[in-house]
Amino acid sequence: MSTAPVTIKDIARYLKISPSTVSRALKDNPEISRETKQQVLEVAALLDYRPNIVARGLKNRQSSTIGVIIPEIVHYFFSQVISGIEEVAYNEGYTVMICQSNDKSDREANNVRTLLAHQVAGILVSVSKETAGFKHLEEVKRSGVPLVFFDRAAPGLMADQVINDNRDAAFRATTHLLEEGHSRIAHFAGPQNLTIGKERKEGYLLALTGAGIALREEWCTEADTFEKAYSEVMRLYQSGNIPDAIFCNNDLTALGAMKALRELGTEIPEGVAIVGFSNGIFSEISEPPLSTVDQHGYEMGVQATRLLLKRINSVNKGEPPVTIVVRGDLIVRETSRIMPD
Amino acid sequence: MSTAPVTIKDIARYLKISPSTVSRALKDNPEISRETKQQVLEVAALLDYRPNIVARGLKNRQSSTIGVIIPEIVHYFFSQVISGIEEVAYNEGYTVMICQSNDKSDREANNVRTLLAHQVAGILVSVSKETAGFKHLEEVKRSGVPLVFFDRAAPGLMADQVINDNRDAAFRATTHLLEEGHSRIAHFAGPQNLTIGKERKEGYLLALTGAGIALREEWCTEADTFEKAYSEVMRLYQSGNIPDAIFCNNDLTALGAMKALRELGTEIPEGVAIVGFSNGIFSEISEPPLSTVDQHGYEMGVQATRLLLKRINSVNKGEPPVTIVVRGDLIVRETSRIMPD
DNA sequence: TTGTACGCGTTATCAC
DNA sequence: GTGATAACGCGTACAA
Repeated sequence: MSTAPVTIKDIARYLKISPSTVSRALKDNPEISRETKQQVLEVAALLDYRPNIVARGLKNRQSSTIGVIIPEIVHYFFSQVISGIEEVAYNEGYTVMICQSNDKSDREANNVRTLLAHQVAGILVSVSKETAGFKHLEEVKRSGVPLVFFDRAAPGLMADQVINDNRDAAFRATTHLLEEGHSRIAHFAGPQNLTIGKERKEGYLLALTGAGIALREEWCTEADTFEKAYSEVMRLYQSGNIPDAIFCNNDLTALGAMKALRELGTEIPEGVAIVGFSNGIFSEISEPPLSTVDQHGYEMGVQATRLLLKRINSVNKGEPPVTIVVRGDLIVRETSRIMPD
Repeated sequence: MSTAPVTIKDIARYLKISPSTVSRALKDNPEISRETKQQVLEVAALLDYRPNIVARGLKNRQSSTIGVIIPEIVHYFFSQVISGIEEVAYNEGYTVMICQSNDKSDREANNVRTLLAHQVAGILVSVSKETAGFKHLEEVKRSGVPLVFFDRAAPGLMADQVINDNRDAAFRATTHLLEEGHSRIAHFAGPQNLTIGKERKEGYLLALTGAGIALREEWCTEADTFEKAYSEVMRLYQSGNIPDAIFCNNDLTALGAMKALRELGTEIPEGVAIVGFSNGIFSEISEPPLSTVDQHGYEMGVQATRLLLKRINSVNKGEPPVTIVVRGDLIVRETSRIMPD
């Protein structure tokens, strides 16, 4: 028994006035007499009227929802970003439509299509791991719908972006390990087709060469999951090539490595020091607490959304793409520093 | 330079035919000649036409988006649920509009208003901790928009819901602790104005009385955050009333307790055993790995969305509200079982 | 097989 | 001040 929603027409009929008058009264138009305005407001409340934003958007050729495409919501970092996005959007009267790509390129393309079909006012994207071609994203640009990347941008595609200073943060993290007296530093890297993975590795290499340390190939492998990190540590121990520190591409990787080390009876950080990346919830809680780089996900979401809204409102019409770099903060906890007793 | 989107009219003009013909051709209407259909499809592809779902929804008085209101996205459990919701919705051609209440009642009411204004086809809600009155939710029911609760329902409001068997799961968790030989079992409870908090406490009490153990008030306190659990353990140790096991309302609480115990030099589970609730990512990774109850968030999201879609499509029109109970699985890891060496 | 006319809910524009 | 009209993009009875 779904009751048909109350419309402006209903109010008009009720008061025996025209729909346009009602519309004006509701919009607080100064040309309306105080008493009709009063009446309209009362009847609106009485009938439980709700403006149909969809119809309004159709009429005004502008929508009040922004689309978001992320790899996976269940990642703490991304859920933080979404929180930031949601907050800004909410305060500006926008709603958020979220699509997950599950790190699949074709699904991402589908998401783009869906969001455009829904007439979103703008799109925020963090590209999937798999994404190589960017046809679907170029399509967004061509359609005229503002596009802002966050965290993971599409290289070569000119667009606003909010990213981390991955290279520098990785550099600082590695340097920190050097300063703590480590010299046999390994790196468990992320996928190298992803800019963030590449940049972090570069930062790592930069720090090593800066310290005059030559790269040992077997210490720099791709391992960006809990399981891979676990088996990678096991492999290193079997080969006898044991590092005295590991800089990991993310926190989960770090925890996988820690688990292996614990089972091998190696003390952390005395035997092997660890630094992760992301500052997930568990980094504070792990045993020992994990040193890591805080990416400020919430802040990134806020910045990205503000940037997007600027474009939507054409405040910066025609201006070239902006890149906002959010500095990652190295948080030194106990996996990388020998604490004095 | 936002190009105006290509519409059916544009295609019609291009082919010098009427918009209705184009509309029919795009919908694969059998009354259209094969060649015009062919032409329309070609031109549509050429001009990069995208159907305006919003306009279509307005015309058909039905939308293809469903609204979700959750306390906080950053909670692992909720992000899992959203993943499940998203998956089903996506496959059925729906998009998802997500609002966070931040556990605030007024914000939740706002979310309801927003979603209804956006003409969502249905709403999924997990009520905020703060919510006491349910006027805004009753409004949803009155509006005729289908409503399904997940995890946290509004007591007294007849509606479909997908919930956990909190009481039973808590009973089983506590019983497990009893079977492991513990008898001085404490409970760090959740807010008692929330059904889930109350039910879990009831399950705990049931298990105790079933075993002929009297409740000790000082062992059953409200502590549902990492910090509160930490200080609660400290308090218990100072008072000298030390339990030999703690059943916690959630995982974070469990980890807070574990941290305190570690600092106090108490072995887990030998000194004090721990069981949490939720099976968050860190429960597998904690040291030692945490025994907990898996709530199957993803599955709950899937079920809730299926239920909602049924209502939206009036498959079960007029049928009384359905309650789907998702059984929580006790996962015994190392914080509650003395492992043989 | 295709075109015409109208309506979905809203609002901008032009009348009065 | 207020009303009538048209239009946003789409779909569909009805007419041709």
